[in-house]
Amino acid sequence: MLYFVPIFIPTLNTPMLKNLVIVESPAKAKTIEKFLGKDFTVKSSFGHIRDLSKKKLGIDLEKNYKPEYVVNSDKSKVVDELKKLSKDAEIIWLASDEDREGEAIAWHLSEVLKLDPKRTKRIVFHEITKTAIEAAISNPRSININLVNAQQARRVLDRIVGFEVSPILWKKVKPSLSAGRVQSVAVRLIVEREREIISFKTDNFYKVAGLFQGDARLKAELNSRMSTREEALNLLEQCKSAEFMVSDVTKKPSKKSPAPPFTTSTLQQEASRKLSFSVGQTMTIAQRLYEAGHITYMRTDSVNLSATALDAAKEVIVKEFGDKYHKARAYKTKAKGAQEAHEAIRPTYLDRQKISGSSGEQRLYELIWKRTIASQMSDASLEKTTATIDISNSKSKFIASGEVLLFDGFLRVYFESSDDEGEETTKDLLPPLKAGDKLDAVEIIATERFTQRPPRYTEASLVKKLEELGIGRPSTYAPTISTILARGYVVKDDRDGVDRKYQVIQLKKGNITENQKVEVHGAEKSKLFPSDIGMVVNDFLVEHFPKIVNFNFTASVEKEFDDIAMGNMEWTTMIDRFYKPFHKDVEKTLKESDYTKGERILGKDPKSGKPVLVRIGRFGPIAQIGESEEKDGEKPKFASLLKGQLIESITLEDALELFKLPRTLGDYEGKDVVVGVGRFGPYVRHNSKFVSLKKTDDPITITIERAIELIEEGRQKDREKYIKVFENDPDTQVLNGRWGPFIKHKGNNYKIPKGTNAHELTHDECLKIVENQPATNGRKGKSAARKKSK
DNA sequence: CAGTGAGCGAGCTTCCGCTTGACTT
Repeated sequence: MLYFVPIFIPTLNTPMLKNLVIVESPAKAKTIEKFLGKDFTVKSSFGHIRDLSKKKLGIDLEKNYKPEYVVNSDKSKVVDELKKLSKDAEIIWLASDEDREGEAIAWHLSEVLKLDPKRTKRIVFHEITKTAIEAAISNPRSININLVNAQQARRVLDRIVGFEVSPILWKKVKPSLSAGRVQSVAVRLIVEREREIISFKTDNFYKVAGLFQGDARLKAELNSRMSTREEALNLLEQCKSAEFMVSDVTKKPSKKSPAPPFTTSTLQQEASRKLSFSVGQTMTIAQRLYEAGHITYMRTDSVNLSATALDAAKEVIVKEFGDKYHKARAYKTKAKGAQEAHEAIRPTYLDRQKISGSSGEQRLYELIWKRTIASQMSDASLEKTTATIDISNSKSKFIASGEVLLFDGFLRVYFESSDDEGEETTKDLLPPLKAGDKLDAVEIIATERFTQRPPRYTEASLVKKLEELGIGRPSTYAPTISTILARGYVVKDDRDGVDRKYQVIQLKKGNITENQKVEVHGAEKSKLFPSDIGMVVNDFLVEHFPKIVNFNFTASVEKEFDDIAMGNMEWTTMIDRFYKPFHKDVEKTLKESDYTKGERILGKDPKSGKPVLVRIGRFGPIAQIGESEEKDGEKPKFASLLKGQLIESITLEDALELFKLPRTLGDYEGKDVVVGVGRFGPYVRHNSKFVSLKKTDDPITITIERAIELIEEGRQKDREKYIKVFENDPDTQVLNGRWGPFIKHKGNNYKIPKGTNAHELTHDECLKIVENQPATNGRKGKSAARKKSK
């Protein structure tokens, strides 16, 4: 008998790996590796490693909605590496976030890497500290498949909505449009807000304020508004002969408490209000701070601070401001659908009040530091004083109010801004007063005021609203805004204010005088406006898919995802119940709805008597005189709408103005100066050269002087366009572009390496750069450009 | 910088959530 003795040959080329830990982010991997020691290798999956196919629906409707997952090409490298490492590892620790998406990442990893369940452990930790990670390691569990299924339901539902509704828009409205559970609601909010603004009727009223003299001077406001000018005049008339007496003085203590630490959405809001950052800017800067190790993770909906952070905050506050400024506080996350996988956004080291970096990084960091520290500080305490001043011959009363800050508390470092556009009334200390004091009226002024229309959304206030509705996630707020801007549903724009007259009635020394004053009102900066296409698409969706664009749709499906996560429902059952009626709506809409142009008839053209209408044309919104089907043999006339004009709200007069373009302004250097509106907006044409009008110019009202200014500006730019041309090689040039100098060679563009002076480039150096660099497309490579932007 | 959806027509576009670079005319 022969015995085979097994021989173990140690694999020399691949040293046995004891522990492989996989997390989502490389920055997180780096910090964790430090805590775990040499027996642990920590790698990152860079988020999800696979997804439904980009091109196809990727869901088998015949096989009970079976998802067809693919590893994206930009993830194959990561996946290959993890595969290799996991083969050699004794134990694989899946340490992605504890929420739905994190669980799915762990599951996809175990599927794709074909992990052996016996060697695979699922762990979660809530903060990145040695103790928390060690605790997690000693409490492993297995993958929670119910939670994974809730994620699959979420993913499949979003794919079905997006990929079945978008193509309807391509057919019925315009190619390349899109619809989705999140973006379509975001657009709806903006469209509906604009309609509220369009239909808003301003009301006027009179606010009455008095300046009184007792032992000292004080200001007071009338306790009621006067609704008409007559009423205001009457009151002032009465005040002429009235006596004023303090009837009551009340002092009341009050408190102010700090706001909770930052989440993604509150950081975006405050950075927008205090630093004027866009939502995208805030996230890019926060990402850099995170990668540099300055702050905790920036995509979170949690307001929780770790125990170590609380200790550190206390230490800083006590040291900097003293004991009585510290108050330990725990905050609860109230956002709908919050998943609390992370901490709030806070400085990693709270004893660092400032960091080095770009000015944006420094300012954002400081904001985060202040907010975090303030959240662990004492209340501010105030004393509010209210004095009532009676008018002897009227029931109305004047109210004077003042405020004293008794203890500043958290206000010492931070106060939260608000979105309110209304005028802030700063309250000061009142002079000493007591009931029975007689006062003289120095002057009493009634000022005409106006009711405020609802405000337009900023990027940040839209995020706030979406979060309140439970729509979208911290990782998607910024991309959602980019999407609705990219589709052209929404534009971010400024508006100049317009002059508004208002009446001021003054009573002084027994005389009543009346003045008219002018104020600028309605100016807007970086606000979100709906476009015509945004409004048309919104109306189309509201009509045919009311359920999808309902503000509560996400909240109601979230409930069902929770049921799935609890194991109370099969995910495919939930999807089936949604899909069956939804798909019927899809087919019905495809069959029955018309091509949508958003047409609106404004009236009749006084010259020809033909109807004037506005609608969406092939190249954007247009005004049209006459019917498209030529009854009298005459073709209709067309004119593009100007920026800021909406099909919804344009007047007949404004539309008729458009037909006056293009118009000749006059003569310059013996050639006509013509203003018109073309493919790229309003322009001035002179000597067959085109110059675009600036944002503040209006083609309807522009003067010849201004037009000449623009022509000269254009010439100046042309002169600066060419940095270098080479006599014997017309194919190679150094040009000045939007992003600085670049090399143009045979229709392609090439970047100039950093640190190179473009003005000193020789012909040979240019060709060298061209050779060593892949061409970025010039104007020809349209398809290549599209592919690159994925 | 013109045109203003059926003058012929292939093939393309699109979702939401996780994550970082690569790269922008």
